[in-house]
Amino acid sequence: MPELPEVEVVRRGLLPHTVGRTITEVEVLDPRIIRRQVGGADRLRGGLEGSSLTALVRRGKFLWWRLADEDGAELGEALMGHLGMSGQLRVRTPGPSPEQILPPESEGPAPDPLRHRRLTLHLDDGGAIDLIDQRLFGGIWTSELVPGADASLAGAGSPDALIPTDAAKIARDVLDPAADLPAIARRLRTRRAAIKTLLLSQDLVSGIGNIYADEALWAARARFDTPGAALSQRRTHTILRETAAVMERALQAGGTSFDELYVNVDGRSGSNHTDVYARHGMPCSRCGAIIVREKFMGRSSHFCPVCQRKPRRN
DNA sequence: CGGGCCCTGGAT
DNA sequence: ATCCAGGGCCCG
Repeated sequence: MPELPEVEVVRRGLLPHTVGRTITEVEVLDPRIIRRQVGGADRLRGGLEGSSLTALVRRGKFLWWRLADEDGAELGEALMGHLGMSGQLRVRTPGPSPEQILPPESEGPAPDPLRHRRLTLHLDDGGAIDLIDQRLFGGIWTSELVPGADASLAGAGSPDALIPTDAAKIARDVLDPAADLPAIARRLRTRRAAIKTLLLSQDLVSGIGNIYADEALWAARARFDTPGAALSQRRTHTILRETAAVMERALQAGGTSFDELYVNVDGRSGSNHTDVYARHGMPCSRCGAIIVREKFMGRSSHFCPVCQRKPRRN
């Protein structure tokens, strides 16, 4: 499940293959992947074919390409993408079409890496970007650029503060140099909801999903169900700093993958190290107690019942 | 602010 | 046949 580090790995992988290129054709194999597009697939195609990609930006788990027309003039909208939980953006270098690169019928059911291809951006160098998404929680669409809430860069890789409307309500993420972690901590502490719910709220702090929320809370020795308002400023700040540290480590390792659903633009997967996520029944690497999995808000939470405790009153 | 929904395929 | 995985949006 791609969260911030995985999306950043994808952004960095995509960068040299897309920025500076022009879209020659948008091939739509399954229109359901075109999510919030005004005007649907036709509008998406019309707006993109002939446009060039000038930058690739990420905020939280959202990615967007900045666009320019044939004359190099900046367009007023960006091409947005979100990987959902099973989305992949794969680079296809110039060469044979996907049908041709499939292995010849040998024995065994060779898994088709392009089986869930939903949309392809064909580029002027003969290469292409495939959007593959088994569960269709991801999407791609264009979104109007508007001024950001402040003058800082809109996200990683952004040339300026302009941000697509569909990302405008997404908070800065913990790896964003312009994110004010103490200020975010103060905001979290005004809320009575559980700290895990708050970490997953993309309008408070972005980029965190179920895996890194559990990992960060373990690193900070905090229980997922502790109300934000019950945490001290120091403790809340620590949770955010640990979130950043966990994500930074994952980024260095090339992202975290538990199955074949997350892969880099090359189709390679990252590491699969976690301290608590999906480790229920196994010993805590810090204190040896058995990791527990509990249903929380319709999702599973993994934690150490011994070294992650509710804080005493602040 | 919590629950339901979208969606598919692998596990049970 | 049913359950489970879950990001983000919409609803009450």
